[in-house]
Amino acid sequence: MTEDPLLCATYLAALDILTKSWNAMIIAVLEDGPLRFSEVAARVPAIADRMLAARLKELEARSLVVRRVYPGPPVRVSYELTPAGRGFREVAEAIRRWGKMLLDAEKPRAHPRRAARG
Amino acid sequence: MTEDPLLCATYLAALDILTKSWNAMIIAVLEDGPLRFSEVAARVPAIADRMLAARLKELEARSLVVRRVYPGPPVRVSYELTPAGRGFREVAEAIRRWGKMLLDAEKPRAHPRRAARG
DNA sequence: CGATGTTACTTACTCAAAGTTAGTTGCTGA
DNA sequence: TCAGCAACTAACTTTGAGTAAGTAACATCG
Repeated sequence: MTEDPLLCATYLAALDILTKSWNAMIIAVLEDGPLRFSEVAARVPAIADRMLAARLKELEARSLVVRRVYPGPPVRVSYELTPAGRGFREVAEAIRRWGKMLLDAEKPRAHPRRAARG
Repeated sequence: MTEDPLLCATYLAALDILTKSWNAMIIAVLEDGPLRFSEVAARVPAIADRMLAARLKELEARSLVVRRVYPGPPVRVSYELTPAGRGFREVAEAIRRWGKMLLDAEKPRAHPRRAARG
């Protein structure tokens, strides 16, 4: 129970969600509060309705988001993070910090002072 | 430059690596120090040589790992994390913490005191 | 000398996941 | 009646991941 190998079960469980396309984006855009289907679609750059519907369904099944229907008409559906979904925020922040490292490392031609020749 | 929207470029850059299958596992097992090809393969549960070779090549191209050849024979190849690769550690730890939340949330029938009937 | 083993890969093939386009339902307003 | 909106769903194509077997360079065994 106190063991914590690099590829422990909790790590793999989280990766199972995180490595599926769009999931990390969908959860991130919901961090600021509930959104409707079309609002998520508008905030997640190039996602297709088909993928968004599938992912939201999976995230709901895994208790990361809750789906609420407002009967309208027109019917509106809102998606909101559960506590487990909100817990992703720390992960997202760590990812953003690491992404900064990545971009910095990719282009080490940083400061335009003393340009390299050639 | 001080803006930091939920889906900022750094987040997407990191996700580009992180969401590809096996990457988060490969980088994690390298956290403890350099490993040879076959050692990585042995530590990452069910990965095929084909995938491992492809992923290591990509990670090398993105400057997350360095590849070193010891001419043997038999030739041995070692893979080690770069500083950017080592920076993933914080992400991995955040993922493990979140994974714990996920597993806890999935089975809320936790404490065996006052068992539910049925 | 030829057979077998080792390490770090390739190559060829198969199948599932993801992407693209179009269609559906129930209602509103022109 | 026709277009439009919201939240999907269905059919089809492309891409990515998985499986199995093969390769190169040498080393040892018999």
